[in-house]
Amino acid sequence: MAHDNSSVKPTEAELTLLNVLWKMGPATVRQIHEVVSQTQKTGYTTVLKILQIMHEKSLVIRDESNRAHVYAAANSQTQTQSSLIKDLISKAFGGSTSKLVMRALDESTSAQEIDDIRKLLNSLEK
Amino acid sequence: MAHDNSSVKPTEAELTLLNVLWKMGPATVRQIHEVVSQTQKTGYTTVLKILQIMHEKSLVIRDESNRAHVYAAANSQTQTQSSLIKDLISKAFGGSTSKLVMRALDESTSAQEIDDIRKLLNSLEK
DNA sequence: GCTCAGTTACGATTAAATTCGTATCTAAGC
DNA sequence: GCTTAGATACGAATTTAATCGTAACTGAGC
Repeated sequence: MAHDNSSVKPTEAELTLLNVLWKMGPATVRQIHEVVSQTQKTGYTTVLKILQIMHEKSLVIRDESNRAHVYAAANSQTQTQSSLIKDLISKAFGGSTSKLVMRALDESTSAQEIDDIRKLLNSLEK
Repeated sequence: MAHDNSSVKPTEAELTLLNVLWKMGPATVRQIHEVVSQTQKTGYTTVLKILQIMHEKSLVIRDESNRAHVYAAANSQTQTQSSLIKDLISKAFGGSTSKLVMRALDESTSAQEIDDIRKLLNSLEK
């Protein structure tokens, strides 16, 4: 239970790379770096190193059969998002999901978003 | 704008102390430590040091007129919660509030919570 | 005024996150 | 088989967070 990777919270830099992997699917360091470097000035070996650390933590899996290793997220985006939310709820909202939800929603929420959430609430009730 | 304390994100240990301050109101190091030590084995000077750092960061204000300084949260719990949520939304949900909300809500959400959220949605629409 | 219990201040240590330079390795093409 | 472009591995430096021991200070009570 304590050794399950799903309990490991990715750091900020790690989450950046995971976002790329969830969007692109399995990718090499070079591919990941190309995407990341469009918005950040991060060196190639920095991306490599972070991926290696993530591999040690089992946040990613990798295929070493080719010279350029192919990395993939070990957990789904949905799982990770849920885990991050749970963490925030416990640390900043006294464990109350509805408090977080109500704090998240504000006057800038669009009519479309409100509608989507209503539908979800309806489906949860059944 | 960049020097505004509202943009400073409290660390985990700092958030723990802020939670105490929001609950108790202004308090001395000793009072804060007494509460914290009930659930954690944290030393007195550790709490003191963190509060001093938070003061430097303007996360707390303090009244030094008595020998035992009295600390208080610089920002409201609501402001801080909103800021933490915004941060998570931008880093893990592609900026979409509704994606976060929909991920937060699940089958464990109680009927009461669902009802509360519905009421909030209604009030937002007006 | 002295003492000392209770403070704050300071500095050192440890651990984790982030960064990246350099060394080493490897396989594809000649 | 040699070369070399391009890849991984390694290790060091920097920064931040967290922890706490010890020094220094202070004011209340004698």
